[in-house]
Amino acid sequence: MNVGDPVQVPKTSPETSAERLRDTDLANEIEFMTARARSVGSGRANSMLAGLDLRVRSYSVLSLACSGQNPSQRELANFLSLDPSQIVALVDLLENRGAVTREQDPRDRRSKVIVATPGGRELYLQAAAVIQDAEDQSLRDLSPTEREQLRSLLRRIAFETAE
Amino acid sequence: MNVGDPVQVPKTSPETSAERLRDTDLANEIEFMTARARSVGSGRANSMLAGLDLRVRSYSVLSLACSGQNPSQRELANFLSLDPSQIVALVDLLENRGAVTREQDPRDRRSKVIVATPGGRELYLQAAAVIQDAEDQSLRDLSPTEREQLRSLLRRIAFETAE
DNA sequence: TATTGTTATACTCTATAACTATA
DNA sequence: TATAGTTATAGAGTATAACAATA
Repeated sequence: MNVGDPVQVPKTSPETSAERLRDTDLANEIEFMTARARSVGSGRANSMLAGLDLRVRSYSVLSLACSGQNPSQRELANFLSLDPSQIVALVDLLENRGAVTREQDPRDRRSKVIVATPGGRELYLQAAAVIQDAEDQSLRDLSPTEREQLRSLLRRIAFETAE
Repeated sequence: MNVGDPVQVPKTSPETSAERLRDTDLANEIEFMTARARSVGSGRANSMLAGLDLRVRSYSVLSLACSGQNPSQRELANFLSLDPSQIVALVDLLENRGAVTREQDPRDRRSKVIVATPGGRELYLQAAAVIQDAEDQSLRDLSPTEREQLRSLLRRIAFETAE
C-alpha cells in the first residue's frame, strides 16, 4: 500500500474501532501492555484512594513506613525508584497529617528513619483494603492460579535491574 | 512494636537494604510491580530510542500509523488512553519531521487519518528493532514459554476496561 | 572525600475546559 | 445537538544540580 493511496477504512462503530487496533504489533509488545496495565491500574487505585486523601505514591511510602523495616529516606528512594527529593515531599505530606514521623538514626545522624504513627497505621489499614479491592478489579478475569502466575512473572521483571 | 521504641535496624550495606524491602506487602502488590516494571521498561525504551529522536509515546503513534489500520486521531487517543489534545502534539511532532501525514477522511471531513510516509516507515523499522531489543532485555530472565505466558496474562488485564 | 537530606528548577506527562468546523 | 480536532492551562510525575550537615 502506498502512502498516497486513498484511505479505505471499513466503516465501523466507535466501539469496534479500538478493537481493530488490538491486532497490531504495538498491542502485543510487553512494554506497551505493561504501560497500559499500569495506566489503568494506577488510575483506578488513585481514584479509589481519593477518599482517604492518598495517592499511590504517598500510599507506597506509608506502606513501607508500616512494614516494620524502618526504611530511611534514601532506602525509600532506591526501592521506589524515586529521586530523594521526591521522597522529601512525600514524607512532608504524610508527616504534616500526622501519619509518619522522621526519627534520627542513632548510628548515623545524617539518616532519618521513617516510621508510622498509630494514626498512620490506622490510615494504612484502610488504604491497604482499598488497594486490595483495586487489585481484585484489575485481576477479575484471572483465576487464582493465573493471578499467582502473573505475580510471579511480574516480580521477575520488576526487580531485575535496580536493587 | 510501638512508635516511640528505639529504632533498631540491622546494619546492612546499601545493596542489601533494598533487598530487605522486597519482603514487604507493598512489593507483592500487582499494582506496585506493574508500575515498577513499566518504570524500568519505559525508562530503558526511552533511552534506547533516544538515538532515533523518539520516545515511547511518539513511537506508539508511529507504530499505529504504520499498522495498515489507518487510525484517526480519535482512535489513537482511545487506544493509547491519551487525551485527544495529546495526540495533536504527538502527530505534530511526527508530521514536522516528515514521518506521518494527516489525511482527510473522505467520509467525514472532521476526521483526520494518520498514515506514515515512506520515511516514517523506514524510521519505524529501525525503532521497532530497538523496541525488540528493549523487550528482550526486560524479559531476559524468562524462558520463551514464560514470556508468552506473561504476554497472555498481561493482555487480559491491560485491555479489560476501556475498549 | 562521600553520603543524607534538602531546596530549587525545568521538563515530561496527565487532566480539564473551551473553541472551530463539521456532522 | 453531538463529535473530531485544536488551543490553552494547570497539576502531577520525573530528572538534575547545588547546598548544609554529617560520615
